[in-house]
Amino acid sequence: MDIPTLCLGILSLGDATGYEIKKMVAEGSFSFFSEASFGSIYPALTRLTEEGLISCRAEAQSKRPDKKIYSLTPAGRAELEAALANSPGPDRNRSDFLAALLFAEAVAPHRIEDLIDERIAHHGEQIEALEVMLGAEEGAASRFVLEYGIVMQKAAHDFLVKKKKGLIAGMMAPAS
Amino acid sequence: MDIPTLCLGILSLGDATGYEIKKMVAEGSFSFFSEASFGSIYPALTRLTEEGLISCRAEAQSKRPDKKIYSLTPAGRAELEAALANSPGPDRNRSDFLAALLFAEAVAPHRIEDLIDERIAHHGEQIEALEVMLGAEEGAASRFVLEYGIVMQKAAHDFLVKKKKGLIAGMMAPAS
DNA sequence: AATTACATGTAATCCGTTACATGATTGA
DNA sequence: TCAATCATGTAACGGATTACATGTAATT
Repeated sequence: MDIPTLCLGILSLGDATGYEIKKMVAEGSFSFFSEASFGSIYPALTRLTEEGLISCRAEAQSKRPDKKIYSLTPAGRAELEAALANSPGPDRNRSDFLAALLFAEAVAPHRIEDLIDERIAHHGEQIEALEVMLGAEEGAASRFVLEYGIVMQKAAHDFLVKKKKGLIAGMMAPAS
Repeated sequence: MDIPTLCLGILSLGDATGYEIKKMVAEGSFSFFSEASFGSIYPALTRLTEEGLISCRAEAQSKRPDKKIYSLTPAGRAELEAALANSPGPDRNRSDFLAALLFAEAVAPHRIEDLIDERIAHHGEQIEALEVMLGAEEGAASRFVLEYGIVMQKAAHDFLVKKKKGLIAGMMAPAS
């Protein structure tokens, strides 16, 4: 999903400014399956407005740039609908952690325990953060996505806790 | 993790050609946490050779380009070790499926059931493929990574199976 | 005193994919 | 006969990040 479509989708859930969209993808529940920076969001919003897929009303603010609040237009809604008619591509997961784990076996086996411990702690934090978000979320699909995230984080967390010792032992006795 | 480092890591597990590295990241157990195309792998290998981090021996073949088999040098091993000393960044998950689910609520709720059914089938296929790979894999870390993948795919699969009806019902009665 | 949050936008740059170029062999 | 596998490599292109540019206000 490209960034213009992502913006359309976010705006289908409610009006927002570019700044708010950035916050959603960087920190909100969107952050678990998408990314985007100002450098891609603002130009996308400008282009989408030119194309009539979204509309923009400016709200004056003293001593700050005007807030530009974007809304999905009927044309934009139709465009989003068309995009959703296609089956989504497969998930793309980049995990430096998994790569590091795999490569550490040959090159730095002493790192493995730390790598896993760090990751376990990380999943713990993520789970907490997601649970806080879930408490504040009301939409059925939004809650579903958040619950999905929690389940996945917990699965990873529990797997690492359960298998850590086995992995370390397995590497000490490599040719067993 | 950038592509040069990824190549270094793969070569730490054994010598390989550029073609083989591509196959590993596109189809092998690496495909679940990384991606790379010929257009990025071959130039990386060339550069790494110039820098002395890997070495290359050519194997002549009749009627085909020479096979260039790359090996990690001690300098390359040191470089990889240095890279692994840094904590890996967080996983980056791009999921058009989750995005589509979220956006479909507002714009195409009738699509949701299909979206989920497709995804359930997809996870089933992935689980089978991973289990086949696991049967052929012997390294402790490689098996660990594969098992991790299976656990995650199963978690997603089971979550979707269990929650599908609830989501659809929840959207029919939105303001409950 | 310094950093973060708010608020928008542009330009340079990087990284990587897609497509192109070449060509034999094997299996469906 | 057509597609896929094997095998390497380059160039054009696209998409997105990073850094830059500007400035206030609140928090630490």
